[in-house]
Amino acid sequence: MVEDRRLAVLRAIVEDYVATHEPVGSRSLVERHSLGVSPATIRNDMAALEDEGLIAQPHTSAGRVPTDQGYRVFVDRLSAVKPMSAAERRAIGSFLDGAVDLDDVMQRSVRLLAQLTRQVALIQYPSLTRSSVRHLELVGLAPTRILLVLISDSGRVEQRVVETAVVVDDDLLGRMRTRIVEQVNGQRLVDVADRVADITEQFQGDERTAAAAVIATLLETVVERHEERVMLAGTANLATFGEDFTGAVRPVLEALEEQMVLLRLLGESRTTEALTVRIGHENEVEGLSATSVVTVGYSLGDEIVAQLGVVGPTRMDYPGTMGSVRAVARYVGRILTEQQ
Amino acid sequence: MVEDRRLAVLRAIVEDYVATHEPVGSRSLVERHSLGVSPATIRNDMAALEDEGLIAQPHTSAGRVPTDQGYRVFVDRLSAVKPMSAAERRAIGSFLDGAVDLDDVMQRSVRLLAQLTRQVALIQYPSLTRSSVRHLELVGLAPTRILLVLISDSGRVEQRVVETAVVVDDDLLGRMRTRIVEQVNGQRLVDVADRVADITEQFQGDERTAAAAVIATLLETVVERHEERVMLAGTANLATFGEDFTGAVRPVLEALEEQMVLLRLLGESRTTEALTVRIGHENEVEGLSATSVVTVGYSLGDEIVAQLGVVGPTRMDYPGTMGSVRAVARYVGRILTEQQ
DNA sequence: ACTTGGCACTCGGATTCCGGGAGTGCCAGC
DNA sequence: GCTGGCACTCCCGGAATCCGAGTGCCAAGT
Repeated sequence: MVEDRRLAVLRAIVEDYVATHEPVGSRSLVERHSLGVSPATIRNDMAALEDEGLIAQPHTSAGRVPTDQGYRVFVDRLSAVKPMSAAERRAIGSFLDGAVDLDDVMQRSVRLLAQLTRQVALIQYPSLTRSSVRHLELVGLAPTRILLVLISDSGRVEQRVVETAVVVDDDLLGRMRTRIVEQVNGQRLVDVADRVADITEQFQGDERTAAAAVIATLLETVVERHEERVMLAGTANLATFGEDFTGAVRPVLEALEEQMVLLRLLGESRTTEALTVRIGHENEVEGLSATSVVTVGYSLGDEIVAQLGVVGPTRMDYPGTMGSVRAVARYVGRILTEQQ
Repeated sequence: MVEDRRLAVLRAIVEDYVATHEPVGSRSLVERHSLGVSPATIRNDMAALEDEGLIAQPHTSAGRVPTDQGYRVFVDRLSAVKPMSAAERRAIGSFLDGAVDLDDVMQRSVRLLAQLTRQVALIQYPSLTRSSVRHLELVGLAPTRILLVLISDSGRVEQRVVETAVVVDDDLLGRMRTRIVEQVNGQRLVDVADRVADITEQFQGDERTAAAAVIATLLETVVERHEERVMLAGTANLATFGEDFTGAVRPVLEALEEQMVLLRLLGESRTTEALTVRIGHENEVEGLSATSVVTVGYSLGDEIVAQLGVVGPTRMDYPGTMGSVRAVARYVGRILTEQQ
């Protein structure tokens, strides 16, 4: 089939371009791949592919370069995720196993991913809203000052200082703690608001004022501020992206430093486990239109709690990158689930 | 005095070079500064300065550029820290005041500093070893699994999971907690090891095994792993460092991603409050020999607990940078002390 | 209907070759 | 010790040139 060969040509172009970073011409294509036809034939195919918008030439009489659409077809139809070798998998496992707490897991994972892919890696902390309360503590710091500590089962710790208008003694503190804990322990964070709704009313007078302050802060912690954290690594790899790419480093770095952007990159679709690839302009973030983003969800227990992935030039090794991203996500999920 | 004028010339060269990023010649120097002498005279002074190793010419018959030593003299003898304007100070204050917890303070500060200086900013978390125990909690996760949570008065939270060989029930957990808490609460972390040394012996049989495990983990947390954390911001500014500097971005980024390097940059001299400037080769870190590092300690209460600072090209605006660094450090210290 | 070899053509990138100008060092005179 | 003058150096930018990889198209072959 002619159509088949055309796709084979596209695949070859993508592979060669990713490998060499140079526009690829018809001659070198037939030399490096056994396509069984002459350069002239390839040229015809190329013209067709160009008409379809899958490849383009930087200037007349230069080789061809895949377009974003070309990569899209490559990823969707022409490539398979490349699994990690056994050795690599072992390395990942042993590297991540040493982690002592959540921060450590996140940090190790993101660095590992950056190293594996030689790109910029990012990882989102497990979503607070999806996890439950492992422990809640109230500590008296001063007569009118309470430290509220909330630990979730994903390992995240949130702490907040509550200033109360009235003095709170140990006894009151203890009673508040008991009431709150019996309502929220083990509950999902999303349910906490409901569970503590009427606690305030169980206190009278001054005590109610204090309780209200504590509850308000608690609600703030679990509801209003379900701000997600993101960790980044491998920005040094940006410099490698390339010779030609150099000028574009700045906007990318800038975008990557903006937490909100990172979160958008990792995708609203927090619930999806699917390996997602967004290529070039498919990213709505300005300044990242020359980059691709590969993300996947990772799970804690049997629920997807957050995303991780990498950002790289559109001309990246998609199969390999996808393999690394998927592998790391699996290991992260496993580690987190074990440590739970 | 001739010597005085020479230094004035050096100052003028540094200022012009920092402003223009171009080698500065004798003519433009007399034009831009009122030195009251002719270009020829300046040339003589320049020759002398070059002999002293304070300036250099990139190539014969080009203008002069300050050497690391030249910057050194400039910083030590020719410049004063430039204080922030009232407006700037207000901006700093209001920006940092919104912080809700330690992470937030660190993050806001480092970003602010990056923005103020247009360079890469770094901040070290308050040293664990210098602070004391605000709260310690043991939470039973499973029959043989305990979560150890340690909160220091600087706001840092450390948590660790302890696996015990034997089952620990609520009663035992409570007794362990009481014993430990009464020994360590309010104590400095450095003293914790001594205080808990003989707690293990207060338990018998199986209980001792469990207690030993908990104490071991606790010690690990406070002693062995006084690993310091560092936060980074403004790497996008690296791209601005410059036209000529571009090629050097990679090693700098790499160095900056290595935590150990960051810590070395911030200086072992954790106890010093002094504004420190390390210029070019004065940094022992490889790959950063074309950069300068400006650091200063910040305090919590009346003790210096960590350092913060910026990394930039040797041709930076030293007075301004020093002013920003010092100002931010003061505000951070104030905020932390207030929130304590 | 495809494929293929041939061929003229295009155009970007590297190379070379000036010319201008900024800057220097030195010297003689004030 | 300062200054104007002067010869010299050498970087930088632009124009001109050349080279070659690559293309598109066509006519012929299967």
